[in-house]
Amino acid sequence: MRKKLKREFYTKDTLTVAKELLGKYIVRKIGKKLLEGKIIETEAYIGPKDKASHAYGGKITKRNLAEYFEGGHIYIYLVYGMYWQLNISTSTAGKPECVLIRALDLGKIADGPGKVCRYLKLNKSFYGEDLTRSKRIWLEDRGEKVKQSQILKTSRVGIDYAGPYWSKIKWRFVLKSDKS
DNA sequence: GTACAGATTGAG
DNA sequence: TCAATCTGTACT
Repeated sequence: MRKKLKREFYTKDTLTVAKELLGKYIVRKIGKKLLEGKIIETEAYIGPKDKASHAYGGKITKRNLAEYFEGGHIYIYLVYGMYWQLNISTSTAGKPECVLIRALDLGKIADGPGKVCRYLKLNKSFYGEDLTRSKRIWLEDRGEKVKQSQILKTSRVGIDYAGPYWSKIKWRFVLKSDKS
């Protein structure tokens, strides 16, 4: 079963989308090859009220503009001058909410947002890409069931500067392997 | 125009 | 523990 995720999937509440993205597959077409990876870790960022978000306070910059797009668009940006972060905008247009893809299972484990983009060969040319229409990258539901008990909620990473409240909040979702 | 810090990673 | 290296922001 392969179902391309539609607009309705992305326009829901950001925390809901972040959880539901776990276990879905991201498909990247490079030439004639398909790279496919299961999403195993996500993080939610809810713009105006999230101090850790680039859109905190409702500010708009060249870099974070895609965060304001309607759900289903790619928000990709460079951190530390070296690493790309793959985000998917959520909610409706004008709301700076997004989900950061932190880890994928591509056969190999891409256990960090920088690695995810390196494996998928993503760069700025994907900025603002529409995942519901693009022919080079999209998401699929393969009917894999994800139980609530497999979803691990933890605090987010790398944002200690946002202060004790925002760095402690459990907006990071990890898919546990189904061995258990 | 200049200075500085960041949603990270890999090497030492 | 720290450097790599680009972009936006807050200064001069």
